[in-house]
Amino acid sequence: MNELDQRIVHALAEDARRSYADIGAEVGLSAPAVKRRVDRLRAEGAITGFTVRVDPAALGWETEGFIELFCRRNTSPDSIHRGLSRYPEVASASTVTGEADAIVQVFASDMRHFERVLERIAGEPFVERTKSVLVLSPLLRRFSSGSPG
Amino acid sequence: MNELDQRIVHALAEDARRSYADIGAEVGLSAPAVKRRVDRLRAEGAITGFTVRVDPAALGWETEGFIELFCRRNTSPDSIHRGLSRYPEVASASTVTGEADAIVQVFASDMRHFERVLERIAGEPFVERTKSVLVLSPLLRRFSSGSPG
DNA sequence: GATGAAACTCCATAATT
DNA sequence: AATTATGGAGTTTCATC
Repeated sequence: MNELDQRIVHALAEDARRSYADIGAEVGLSAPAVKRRVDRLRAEGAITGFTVRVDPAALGWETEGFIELFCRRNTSPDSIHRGLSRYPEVASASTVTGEADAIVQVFASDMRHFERVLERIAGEPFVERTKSVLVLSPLLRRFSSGSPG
Repeated sequence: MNELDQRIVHALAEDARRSYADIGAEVGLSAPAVKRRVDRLRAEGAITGFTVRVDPAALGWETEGFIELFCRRNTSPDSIHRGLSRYPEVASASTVTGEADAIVQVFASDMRHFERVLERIAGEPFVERTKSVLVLSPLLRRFSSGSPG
């Protein structure tokens, strides 16, 4: 991935529906040349897809928070993944170093909804206890990664 | 935002470069009808843009972590935002309830890079101390939100 | 190897019904 | 909201460097 590829990815990060001709004019390539590079980046896995950026608040998901998970001994990352993927409210989850075993980002419609999700997650068999914080202001959200699943 | 809008957003979330005709065929609308709804959702702020989904690892951003920020008294969310937006490594940042004042998500090329970023952020005038964890496995990443800034 | 030009197909978009 | 019409975009082909 060279500098030209990076500029193309950067352009797509700002507006994924921009035309290849438009991007080409910016980086100094023809439309087919841009498309070929995008196709290659997709094939290589550097680009995993294109998605829409939504405003959670505008969709009625006004309450956001992070839940730290303290799991039972011998809980595999895979079982955490399987347990959490059933919740549509879970936006992201990662196993982490430190005291907690995982950090889970949750979007809920309101506080009651958040509390309900928190209680259900805390009640999962692999979860021993949780510690959660609420987001006050989302200051910055820059890019998207990973798969849609 | 009714059920039809949600299905359109869902389709765009999976592939933001799909044609309106294609999406229309799925939800039972003509291409112009889909476009009108997308335009309206953008005007209303429910859709804030379209972006590319990248694989951080494929781009060489192999190291991910969360940094909790404990700020000086009277630090405004806006000054945190201004301070952090200069770091390309910062993917997201939010002010939160609890002991810490903000949670910052950082992508770095490797551990040395992460450490360098951490030290620079910890050295920001509004930062009193930090507490950080490293991501072991990203289990789930579901959707994108907010503005590119 | 990667590129640009051309050709062809399909899409986006505006106007009309 | 569907249909129609048109300018523009996506995509393939091919010649070129």
